[in-house]
Amino acid sequence: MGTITKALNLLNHFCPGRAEIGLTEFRTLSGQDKATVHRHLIELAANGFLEQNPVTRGYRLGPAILRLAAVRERLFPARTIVAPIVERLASELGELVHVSLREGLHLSPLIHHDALIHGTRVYFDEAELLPLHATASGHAMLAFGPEHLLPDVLKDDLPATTAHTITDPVRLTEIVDDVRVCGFAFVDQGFEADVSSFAAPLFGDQQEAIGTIAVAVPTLRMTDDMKRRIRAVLPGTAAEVTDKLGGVVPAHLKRIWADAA
Amino acid sequence: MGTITKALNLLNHFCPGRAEIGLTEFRTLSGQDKATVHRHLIELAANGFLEQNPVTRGYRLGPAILRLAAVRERLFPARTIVAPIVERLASELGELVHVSLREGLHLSPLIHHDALIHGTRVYFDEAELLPLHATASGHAMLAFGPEHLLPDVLKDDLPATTAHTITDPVRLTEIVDDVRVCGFAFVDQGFEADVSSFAAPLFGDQQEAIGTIAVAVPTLRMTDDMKRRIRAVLPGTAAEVTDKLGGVVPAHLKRIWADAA
DNA sequence: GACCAAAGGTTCAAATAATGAACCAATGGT
DNA sequence: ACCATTGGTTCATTATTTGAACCTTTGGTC
Repeated sequence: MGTITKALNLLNHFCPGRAEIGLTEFRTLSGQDKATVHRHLIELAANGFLEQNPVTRGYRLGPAILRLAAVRERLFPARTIVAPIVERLASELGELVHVSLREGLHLSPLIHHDALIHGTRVYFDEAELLPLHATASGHAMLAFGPEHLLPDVLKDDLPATTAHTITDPVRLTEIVDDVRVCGFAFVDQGFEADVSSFAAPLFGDQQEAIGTIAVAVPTLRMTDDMKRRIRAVLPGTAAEVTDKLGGVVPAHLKRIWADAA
Repeated sequence: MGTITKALNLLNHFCPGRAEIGLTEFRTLSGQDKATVHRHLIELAANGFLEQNPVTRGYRLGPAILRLAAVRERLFPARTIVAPIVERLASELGELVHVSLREGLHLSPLIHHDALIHGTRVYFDEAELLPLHATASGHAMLAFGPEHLLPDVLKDDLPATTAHTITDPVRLTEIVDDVRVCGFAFVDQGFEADVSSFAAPLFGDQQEAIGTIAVAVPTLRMTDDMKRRIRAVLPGTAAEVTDKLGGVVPAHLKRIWADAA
């Protein structure tokens, strides 16, 4: 692992509930030597990716990240483009909808929206990377993304986050094959207990999935009727998002989606 | 310069009009060896900070940046908090208002808003780092920020971006001293031609400025009346933003601002 | 207020990872 | 078919990163 990766990984330890991280905590979280961590922190801070709280001496995510995010959004306004579609689908279904983009062997949340009409809600954290093997989005990504993804994911053991998580390589391969045929993915409590999800792939200009759109529903509310409603609208919405992002849905998948409708 | 800094600096070459950068262009922009740049690009891409367009082979800013920005905004919702205040001031004055945070020896735009009621507008680019010596925001930062800032800025030659840019170290020191007395900074066409600005400091919990709020006006519209109007509201707004960010305005500056009103 | 523990931070020889000149491959224009 | 340009790779050399040990500061306790 290169120096750059080690340093950038430090940034991934922030999450809600861990807003500020000290040197010692970073050491335990990253498993690296204190001196190494310290120099990396200093260098990240010098570049504005972190900032140090002078009182607690803890480190926080810095302003450079916001600036770069603004640049990216300006150059490639994915969030802005996708937001209204996600909101529309969320209110149409009354459930949580999220769009994620692939980031290596994970999915990185781009945006999410919850209709907030129910008392129980799916907790969704835009800070958290989604694993490919445990989520509906991940299965959709594996099915329609670059070919090397599935073998890469299977290189390591698949960690289980619930009792339902798929951890068997053979089973995962079967499921992914199935997703290729169906044109969408369904996962029941694979990542979080009591949450079931549907997901469909989003494409770039290369006919390879670059991300996914998903609906996450508390398992209790995932009735047959709800499943039907989601299946009826998800492919069309995925195609719409792909189109708005300047991508192209592969012809064979277009056919699958049309046949299902 | 460490490896991390070299790699992160690659990200700073993106700007409106340069959405995608190829290997060779990166090499010329950064002045580093092609092999070095290439490995850095690969590693940044592996971490989601860049993504490669498979058609053009060019690199774009990646999704990890958006995710981290969402995390930061959630942990420390500066943008969200500041946005309504900036919008209010912008519409009140009918001119462009921006808030920036310090990022090393520069200021990093956090948010800006333009009332858009005039035909001529100040161009403001949230992608661009603002120099401390040439902008009103920078002068406010130098005056009320950490003590080491001014000497650090004066270590290198001060580049001029307009004919009005302050490049003389002695003159800059005088101006900064002056800003300390006034409680705000005024710069006429120091960074961009035909733009004049007022700026006031924003404070963290350590009585040291962490950023600035500024009003940028086309020089033609910067009449005495406009100056009076800005001076009348800027300190109060700066105090409000500081307060909302959980900071404290130093007592002596509070007095200066009160006396001016 | 003296003591202690824990966290932050620094040093320097040893080791590892970064470097860059040269080379290869692919693309596109003439 | 040729050449020019860009993207990408190799491998010996070099310089940067590394980490055990050490120092400093902070905060709590008796």
